Amino acid sequence: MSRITLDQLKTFLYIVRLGGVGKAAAGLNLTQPAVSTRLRNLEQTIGAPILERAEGSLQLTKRGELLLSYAERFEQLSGLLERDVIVPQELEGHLRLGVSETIAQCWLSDLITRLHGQFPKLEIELNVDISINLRTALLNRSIDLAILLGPVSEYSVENIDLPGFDLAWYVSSKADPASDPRDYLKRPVLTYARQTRPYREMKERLFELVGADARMFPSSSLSTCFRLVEDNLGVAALPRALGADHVARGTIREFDPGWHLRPLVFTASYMAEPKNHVVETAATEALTSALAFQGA
Amino acid sequence: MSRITLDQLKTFLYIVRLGGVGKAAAGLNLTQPAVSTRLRNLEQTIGAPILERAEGSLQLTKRGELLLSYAERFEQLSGLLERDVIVPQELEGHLRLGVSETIAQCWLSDLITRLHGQFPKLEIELNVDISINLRTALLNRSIDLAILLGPVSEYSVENIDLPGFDLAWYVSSKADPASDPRDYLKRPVLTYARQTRPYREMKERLFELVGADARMFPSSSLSTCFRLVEDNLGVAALPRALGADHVARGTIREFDPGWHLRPLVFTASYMAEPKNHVVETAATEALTSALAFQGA
DNA sequence: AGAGGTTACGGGCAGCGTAAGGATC
DNA sequence: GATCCTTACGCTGCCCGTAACCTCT
Repeated sequence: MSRITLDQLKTFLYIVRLGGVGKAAAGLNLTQPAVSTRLRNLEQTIGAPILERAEGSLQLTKRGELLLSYAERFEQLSGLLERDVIVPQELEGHLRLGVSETIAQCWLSDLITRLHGQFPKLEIELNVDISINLRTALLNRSIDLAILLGPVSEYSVENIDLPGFDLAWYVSSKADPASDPRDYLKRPVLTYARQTRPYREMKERLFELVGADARMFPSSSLSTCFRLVEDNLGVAALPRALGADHVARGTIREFDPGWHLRPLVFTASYMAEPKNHVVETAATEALTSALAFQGA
Repeated sequence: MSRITLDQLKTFLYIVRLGGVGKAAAGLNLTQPAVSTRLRNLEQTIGAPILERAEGSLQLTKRGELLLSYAERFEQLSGLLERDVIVPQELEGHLRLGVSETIAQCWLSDLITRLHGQFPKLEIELNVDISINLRTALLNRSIDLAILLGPVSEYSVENIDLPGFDLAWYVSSKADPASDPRDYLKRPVLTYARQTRPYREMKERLFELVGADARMFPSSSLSTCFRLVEDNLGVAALPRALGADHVARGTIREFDPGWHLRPLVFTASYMAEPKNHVVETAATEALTSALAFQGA
């Protein structure tokens, strides 16, 4: 019926790029039937099928290929229009943001404040998870921007390097002073969640140094880690940027067992295609926030 | 609210090009409030006014100028998409067609048949009127294509020349034979409606030849003219292409008073901007129909 | 007062989500 | 059977048209 809409073209692009109706639905924040309907309507106004429903791998018809090239030009034009003529204060939309917990604890609120200031009508959907899940979600296109232990080495992903976090060893102020700081490592080590890079690295080094006695308590919550250290349940290697506060309050203190984990290097990562001005802006704002946090 | 639509951009273009909300409404087959609403919504999603409501002459804001350039690119792209990827059998829309009565009598049905064959879902809105009104309607953009005594000499109008119609003099078969065919001209002359070129030309020549006695009965209906000639109410100079039938049936016959009106030269005329594939196609089909009619 | 434009409001319809029904491996 | 997609259906919300109002000449 009637006329082609930009929504239909965008949906078509998502279906082709993500390789399926369901995937497109996820990427568009819609249900599967909605996307299905949009596709059907588009084909109806075109007057011919644009993709062959070969299960497993959908294939564009000849006309579909033609439409694709047009849809891409429409998309590019729309992106430029959004960037150039819409005043940012009025720009509406969703930004699905995925962040590692370290970031969430450090400068996420600053980032969100900046973004909200720049795009007051933007709906920001927050997702705090471990990097490996964020990576999957990003490649699934179920989030738009991920701030994680990067980079995400896929040709389709754009990575912006953020300043790293030094990790320091902390022990409760209530702990008995040790003659050798290395002895602290025989106590339980609170650290990042399983399936994270710091966890794996910690595990390797710790077994190497301490042997089979090493005990690790992985936690998905950094603030919980600090809390447990304060309560003298064990020691932890955590971002100094976060520990500084607790140290200042006198609840924990730093110690030096002679080695450190590598600094945590985060990236702001997002899919290069489709180009999206808001996402790009958010990524650079993330860098700004990270630098500001580092400077403070 | 939400997102910019192609309809909004098209509406914006119409408002700018036609110089007003009401004019745009006419061009878009909408009511004034509908266009008003579209404009308001567009400005709302843009987040800033795009045109100054200076009474008499609306003026684009700076942002409006920017939007205009984008809207034009969108329009161009949409036109190409319609032309290249939509199968003609499914193309929907309106074509507001204005034709002179001569054409309506000769090959309009052929043209409409062709168009309907090529674009079965196209709604064709027919308007038979005299050329001067068609010209106004075309420039008003209340019709999309005019087939009239042309050309329309405006820089904004595209004219396609159609083969001309020879005019012949007819008199009823029932009329008394005249010694001199020129005597027939002293009888009432049935001819084209007032405000048409043939009427004016006829009037001038007739007064010149016959003097103040000349009586003219202008009629807006050519078939009525023929009918009246058949009934021997007067004589007429009418397209030979139309008269041939009546002559063949023996109801009227041709005569030669020694002079003829100039052939009627029609054009298929349409606004060059905005470029519209359907209108262009219809204009060239009009030429095809005209040539086919001439050949038959 | 009249032309051109904007609100106010009711109704129709497109398009979404939920839920159920294929198809294909 | 599991995954992926489509169909069926109720519903919300957008957008158009009618009508009244505004404003400037």
